[in-house]
Amino acid sequence: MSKRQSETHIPAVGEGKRGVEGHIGYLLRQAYAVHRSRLEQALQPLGLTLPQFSVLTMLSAYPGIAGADLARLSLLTPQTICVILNNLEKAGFIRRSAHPVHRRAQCIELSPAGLLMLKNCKQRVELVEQILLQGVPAKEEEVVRRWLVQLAMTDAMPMSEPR
Amino acid sequence: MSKRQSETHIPAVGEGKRGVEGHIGYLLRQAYAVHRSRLEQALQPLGLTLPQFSVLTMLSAYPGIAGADLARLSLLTPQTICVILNNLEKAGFIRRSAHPVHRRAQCIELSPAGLLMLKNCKQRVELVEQILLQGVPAKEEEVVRRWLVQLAMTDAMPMSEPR
DNA sequence: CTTATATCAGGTACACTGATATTC
DNA sequence: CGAATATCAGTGAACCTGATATAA
Repeated sequence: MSKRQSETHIPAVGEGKRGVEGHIGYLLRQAYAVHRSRLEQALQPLGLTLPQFSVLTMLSAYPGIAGADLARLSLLTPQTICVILNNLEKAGFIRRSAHPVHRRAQCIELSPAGLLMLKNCKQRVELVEQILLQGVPAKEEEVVRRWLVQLAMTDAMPMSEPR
Repeated sequence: MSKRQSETHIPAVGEGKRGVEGHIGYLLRQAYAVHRSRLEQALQPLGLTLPQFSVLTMLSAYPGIAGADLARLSLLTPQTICVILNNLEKAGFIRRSAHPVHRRAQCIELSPAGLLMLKNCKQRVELVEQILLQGVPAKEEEVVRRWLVQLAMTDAMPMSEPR
């Protein structure tokens, strides 16, 4: 969320080098930090944290998913997901019900309140995302997209057949 | 850190759209998540967290900086920085001494052990960073760098006179 | 008196490990 | 039996707000 209480006389750091010459990892981190800060500020008035928004988004894409699968998708432990789900349930945004096939597992879904909350959040997130591509030519956007996708693909991706 | 305990039958999510067509913010988040995960895995054997590494890096760039300025640079509250500094001091990586001009403020520096730790960390971080640009043509790298810098610049940057 | 600095106290959401009961 | 699921307990680093003492 960040506080920035007043001005400082110290210039922004950059692990030695700065600007377009800086370490690419530092630039990536800096850029994402700014984006995340904007996201958190957009979500805060609605009372949702970023991990919570992330889980609600996944639940919207995979209604009825079990907690263990949610953990795998998020690359988190089942225990961590359990905590987040508990907080979301306390807030009334999700519903847990019996799993149709596995009696130990749970069927987790968005509640109507959760669906509405997610819709409101997405609206705000949409605005924040638009800032990312302001004034970027289509050709450059294409290059950036390919770079990001390649990065994300190198590590993650269980995959098999969609649907 | 992430745990990924076994395979899943569920394809990776993407807020509806996927791959190069996905939301740019989602792609940015995904890409950074992968990079951060690699960084944490590289730092973990040395016993340092990412925020701790970040603070050590800043201390290396601005030896003798005060906690309040450190907080402003990191966009964190002085209280948060205080906690991180306490942990770093307990580990013996930093040294606090009297400030030459402001008697209430503290002069925070890397200890020899902290300098060595930072050096070892940087070595590992360097390797992780190289992955980010593997197989990226110089022209595309230039586009990506400009995009990242523009993003980081739009929000941050206090600035005035160095020194 | 006002501001800046550091820190104490308390709280919360996330992250982990480990242990346990249940189900397949 | 082993493997997967959910959840209990405890721990810890990072974030916050609010209060406090000191110094400029």
